[in-house]
Amino acid sequence: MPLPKTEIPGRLQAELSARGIRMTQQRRAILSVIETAKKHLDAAQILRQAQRLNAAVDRSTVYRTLELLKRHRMVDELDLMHMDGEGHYYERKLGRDHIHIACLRCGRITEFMSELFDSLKQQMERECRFAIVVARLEVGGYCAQCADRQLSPLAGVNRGNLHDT
Amino acid sequence: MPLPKTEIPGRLQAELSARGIRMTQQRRAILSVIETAKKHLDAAQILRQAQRLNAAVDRSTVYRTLELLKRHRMVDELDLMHMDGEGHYYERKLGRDHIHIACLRCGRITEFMSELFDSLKQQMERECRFAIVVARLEVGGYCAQCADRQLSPLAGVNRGNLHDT
DNA sequence: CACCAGTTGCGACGTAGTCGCAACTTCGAA
DNA sequence: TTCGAAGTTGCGACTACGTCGCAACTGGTG
Repeated sequence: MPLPKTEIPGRLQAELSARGIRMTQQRRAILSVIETAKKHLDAAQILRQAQRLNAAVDRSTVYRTLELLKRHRMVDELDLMHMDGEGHYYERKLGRDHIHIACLRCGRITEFMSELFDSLKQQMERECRFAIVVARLEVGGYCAQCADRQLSPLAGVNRGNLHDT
Repeated sequence: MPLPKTEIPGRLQAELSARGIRMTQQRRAILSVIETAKKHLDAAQILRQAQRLNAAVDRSTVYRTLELLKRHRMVDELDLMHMDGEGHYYERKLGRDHIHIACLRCGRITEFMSELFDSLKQQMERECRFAIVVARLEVGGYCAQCADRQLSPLAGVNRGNLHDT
């Protein structure tokens, strides 16, 4: 559901090189992980997978590379409604922005694109005289399957809160 | 710019009581801070201000109370594009959802409401058969004043990154 | 093929948030 | 009005995520 679609392997590397950014063994490993990811990965997962390609990759290199990619708008940083801790997830930025819809019960992430979203961004640029660089729309709630089984909408936000009051 | 507008003091407390939730001195202090806030506050700021009302308030009580309010959908949790660290900001949830537009240069937050946003949410509910509980749209970019003075759009994302490559 | 700006690993650090537990408080019922 | 159970709190230790300074290393250009 998340990613590649129309991605050519090595594309990320090529884009960075084209911008005059030095390519290292470590970066190659990290970029390759991000490019071939089949789901949204957090920094720790990217680290672990990159180390399988190049054992020397360090935690701080992953964070520094993610910073670099964010600055160049080549990845988007997501929270996915903080369904699992406070960390961030990363995904290759390709073409049109999309919305992340997260089921608070089963954790499934659905990606959604909409003309309305594009129009809304245009409206903000126009009416607020604002130059949008990144727009992140995240939605939490219950998917069709989970909504049926849902007892009380108050239970289980962020998964697993039984006690209340 | 952010908050009160149509808020009656003590309303938050009344709403919690109405839901059968026990009211303590500490909670009263925290709720009062949130209700009367004139800007978006993070947990540390809420703690400091609440302690001025009741010195006994503890950090973990603030976090626990924020959890409670989130569960009951009485506050929204914001990231404000992580312009200043990784923490979260909180605001009283009132009526219609709004969008947070953050200038990456001057840090100003603008709140924006739009019919299109409402329609977009309806579209997601319909087309994805999804019951939306919370929707958070955050936008980063440059406000009119800052866009003029902007040298390179690459410089200064998250404020203050000079070195690149 | 040498040079040097840029990058890395390391380790120490900072900050946001969580948790278990014993003591305390709230509030409804008697 | 008092009592007691359920719920809440403070404390302190802890985890997770991310950052930073510095010395060593390396990519790619002249």
